[in-house]
Amino acid sequence: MAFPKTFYITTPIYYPSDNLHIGHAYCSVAADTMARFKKLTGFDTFFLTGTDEHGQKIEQKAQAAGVTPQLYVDRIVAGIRDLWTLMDVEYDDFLRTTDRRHEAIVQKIFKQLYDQGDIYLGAYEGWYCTPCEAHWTGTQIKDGKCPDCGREVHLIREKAYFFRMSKYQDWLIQYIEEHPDFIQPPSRANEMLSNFLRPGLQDLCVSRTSFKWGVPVSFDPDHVVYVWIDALSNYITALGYGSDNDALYQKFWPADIHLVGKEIIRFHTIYWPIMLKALGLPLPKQIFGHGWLVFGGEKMSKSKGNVVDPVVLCGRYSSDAIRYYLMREMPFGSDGNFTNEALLTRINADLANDLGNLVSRTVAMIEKYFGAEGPACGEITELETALRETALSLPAKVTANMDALQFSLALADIWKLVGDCNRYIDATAPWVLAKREEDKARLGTVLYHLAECVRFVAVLIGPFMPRTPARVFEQIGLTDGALKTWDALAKFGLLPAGAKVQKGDALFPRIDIPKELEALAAPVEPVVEPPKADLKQPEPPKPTIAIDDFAKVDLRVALVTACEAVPKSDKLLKLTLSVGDETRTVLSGIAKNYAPETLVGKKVVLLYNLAPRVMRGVESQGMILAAGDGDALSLLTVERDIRDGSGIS
RNA sequence: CGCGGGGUAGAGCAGUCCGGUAGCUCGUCGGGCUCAUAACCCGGAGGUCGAGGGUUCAAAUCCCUCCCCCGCAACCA
Repeated sequence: MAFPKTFYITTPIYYPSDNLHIGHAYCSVAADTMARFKKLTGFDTFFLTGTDEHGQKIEQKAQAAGVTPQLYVDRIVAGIRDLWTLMDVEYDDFLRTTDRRHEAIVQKIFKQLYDQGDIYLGAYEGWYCTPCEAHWTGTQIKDGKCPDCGREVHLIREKAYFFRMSKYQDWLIQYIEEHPDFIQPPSRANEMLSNFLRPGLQDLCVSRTSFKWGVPVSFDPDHVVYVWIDALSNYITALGYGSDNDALYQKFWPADIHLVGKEIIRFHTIYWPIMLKALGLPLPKQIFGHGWLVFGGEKMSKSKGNVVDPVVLCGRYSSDAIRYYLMREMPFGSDGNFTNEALLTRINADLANDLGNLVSRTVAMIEKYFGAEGPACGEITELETALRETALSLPAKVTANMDALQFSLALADIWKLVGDCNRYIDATAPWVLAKREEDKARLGTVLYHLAECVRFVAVLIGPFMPRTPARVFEQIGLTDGALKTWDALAKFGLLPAGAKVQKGDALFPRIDIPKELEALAAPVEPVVEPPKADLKQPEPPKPTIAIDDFAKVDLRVALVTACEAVPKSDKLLKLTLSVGDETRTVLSGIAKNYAPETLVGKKVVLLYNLAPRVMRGVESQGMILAAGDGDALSLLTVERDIRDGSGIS
């Protein structure tokens, strides 16, 4: 038995600052289709996706939403996972950069690169627009003004760690030139070479001190690891690289394909290979930069209000139909135009009219002429020979196009058979054969060929449209699982006679396009996403108490003078509080919601006369108050500057 | 001259590397068929291939110039 062939494919890890749009779905559907195809054709496959959750933008978004960054991303990520479920994106692992398994290895990698001298401490200089809270480079600013808002920018300077990119640039240029398949499509390789590599690489800033929401640099806690090392390394941390169990890494690395959008191809074809080289690891076999879905010729963006929500589309039509459109409409690699009209036209023309109707008429005729019992195949003519040749040639053609990531052409190949079947019906005119008893055998042969071709098509479209094959098999009465496999496409005529066919619902009902266009154009009521915690029952009321009962409670204002995480606890923070003349140590289960250093200087509400309690070996002398909504927590503070130690009533 | 992609029938695209009757899908017009989801099949109309110049027997394709659109332009996922 040969060692099974492996295949490892990844999507980018998406940035959960907002819900995803159809462009993200495009990339994930492509990766999923590829993974399914490889599984179908006998590969031991691993498909990784995930989310890149750190960074200033999320920190700010969370703050604006009044929640912790973790809670903020938790909500978005839950939505992303739901989307993938909805669209049948079946990943083998979903990595979040906030996963402990990831953060630990990122710190290790960063340290190693520092220890071996690839990373050094330097200073970052750049322009900053305070109102926009945006960083700009010298070439980006216009006449000393912010290119976004036109207001003044000012120069900022902060310490930062840098990666010595330049050291590896000649090596990388040579590598890219000697491995023409490494960057696909080839135009992207040219772009990287002539735009960035040949002019000379600048060292890359790999840490930040201006925000806290990131993986701390283990040996310099003022810094967090900036996006590059944090995000890119996900492709190996997910496999357990550097951990106690790196079996998956051993099995699947190097990746076969990193599928990425063209906007991040530079990171994947320059920074990532150099990081790997510095770590002494093999490079991925291929980085494929796909194009963008533009909406009516314009880049999709929130500000333009032209973002297409895949959830809405999947709700109105089937996810299989959306997947088909995404993979069929544009050549993979270049930009493609997304329009509602094109989507609906595709669904009607290709899915309803060509494929759906082919299955429908085939099954209907078998029901009508053979009492729903699949006929046997008799003598064949050149018509059947041609049809068989087309069908049998498909697996190789589809494989070739899939290996080149030409999803659109692969589907075009399959639809050639669908079209041939429809023409075959016209040429053989089964309804005429049905009129004469002596043509019954011929009629059977024709219908047999149609059913068998439908079997081929159903198997072939599986990676693209995971839900449709089962519905087709049911209609043509195919129950033998062995005939639903890729290997079963090596021979024509495996479909047994006597199968019980059964006409079901239309596979893809025709759409009333003008009506649907109107519905899709209607302004979608912004769905206010109810925070998950709101779904919980409100706190039940407690029994009424007298004022005397409340008087027993001694609440005081306390100033946080120091704060640190409690070792071996993922929830507890140890706070040092100043309460008037007194200093107290209090533990609080807020570590998931607050970073320790952000609390120093805050005035909080302390339950002063609570009996002390030892937790994790530390005595907690009181309790600080926080409002809680599910996982969301907010510390209570005092609105004005009141001296610490003051009483609260 | 910063880099890259693009400008081909009403719409969306292929063809351009390796010059040789301009192709596909949708739409449109006409015909056929009636098994089928008013679906299927056949045929027609519709293009000075962004503009100009050059090379060639021959240019959408090679060379030069220009115009227009889009993306990127390094620490921005």
